[in-house]
Amino acid sequence: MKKDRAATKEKIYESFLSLLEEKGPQAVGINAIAKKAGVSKELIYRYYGGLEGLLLHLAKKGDFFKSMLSLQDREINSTEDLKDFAKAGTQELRKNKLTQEILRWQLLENNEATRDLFKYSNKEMAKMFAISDKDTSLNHAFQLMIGGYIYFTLLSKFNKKFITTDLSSQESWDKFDKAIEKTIDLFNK
Amino acid sequence: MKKDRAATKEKIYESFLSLLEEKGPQAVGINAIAKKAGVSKELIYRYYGGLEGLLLHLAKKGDFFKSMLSLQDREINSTEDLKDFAKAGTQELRKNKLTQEILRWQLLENNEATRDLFKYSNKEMAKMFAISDKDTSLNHAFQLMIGGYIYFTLLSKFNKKFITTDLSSQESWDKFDKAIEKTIDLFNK
DNA sequence: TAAGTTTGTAACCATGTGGTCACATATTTT
DNA sequence: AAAATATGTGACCACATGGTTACAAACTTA
Repeated sequence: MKKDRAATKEKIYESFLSLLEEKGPQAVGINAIAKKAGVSKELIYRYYGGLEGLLLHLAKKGDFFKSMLSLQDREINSTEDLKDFAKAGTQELRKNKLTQEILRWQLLENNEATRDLFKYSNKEMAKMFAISDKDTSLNHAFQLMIGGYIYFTLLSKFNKKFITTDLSSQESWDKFDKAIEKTIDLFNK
Repeated sequence: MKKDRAATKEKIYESFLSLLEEKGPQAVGINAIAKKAGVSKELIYRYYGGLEGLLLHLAKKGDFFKSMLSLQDREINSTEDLKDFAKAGTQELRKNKLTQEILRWQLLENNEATRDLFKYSNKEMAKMFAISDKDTSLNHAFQLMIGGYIYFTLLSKFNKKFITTDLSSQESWDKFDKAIEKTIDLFNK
């Protein structure tokens, strides 16, 4: 049998990530990760210090936001910039399943183990929002709509519809985007 | 020992409700309910047909929306009416922990057992939204903001803040309400 | 080659889960 | 009063959970 610590350590981490991404926070457990990685769970404790350490590792690497980091570089000078920024953000969120599951996780618990992960996650979110976070009257309306976008995105995993809105059709998401755009315009007139 | 089927049946249901309300969907299990009710779990199967039947019972009774039903009677003729309706709805949501936990549940799973409960829940939500669901340009913006309100409400259970917004202060929620009002106004000008 | 260390496994533990069972004790019916 | 039925209990089952332990196999050092 071949032995390669670095490789198995990585294998564990990857299994953890894909498990979270595919099946959500509830499915993430020591046994499940070990099984998926095809490895003894003892190694998870030895190499990461259990699930807690695994979460910490994720927090520090912060993979889940890497695709969103590009948005931070933007300069927001006009309402058009803000609209573009919002649109890019919502699109990115809809693509990034890992981010979605971490956001979902924040709705479920907040304990010793998850605290650092969420702290980091929130810090990244704050960086992004800093761009639009002038204390204008638009501020809270904007936050509400982004929150709504997050909500509907998470909801769409298990629900096809919200009221009359079909969450599985691209058209609906386009309408949401347009609604945000229009609201930004109205507030800036 | 005294025996009273109706009473113990009720005791089971109440334990189930308070458990859901206090500790959320994850804490709701046969063992936990039986323990809280101080009764053998066998009776849960015998009287309700297990957790599934218990959920069905909740769906049919629909207690969780009873406090919101009053909102349905309103007539929405002016933008002022719509604003009042929105405000009443958000306030009601923030008070009603049971509704919150059912909405949280919808973000976690959707299976054989929960399907009926969610179906009913959505029907009730739809009734309420029917009032404001003219297909105006405001429609999606309004949905987004209500969605955001739900999101922040659920988030506030475990998180004190979203970005810079303090979810534990009444002031923040007032600002959210004002943002909704203002958006309605802007769309109707 | 021999000894020591690292990497890995499988068995085990205590606990918790949903679910079923045989049985005991009330309460009704005959 | 006796028999039948309804109500309730605790033990039990198979399985899954997180966590630990003892040991084997590979690799490193001496």
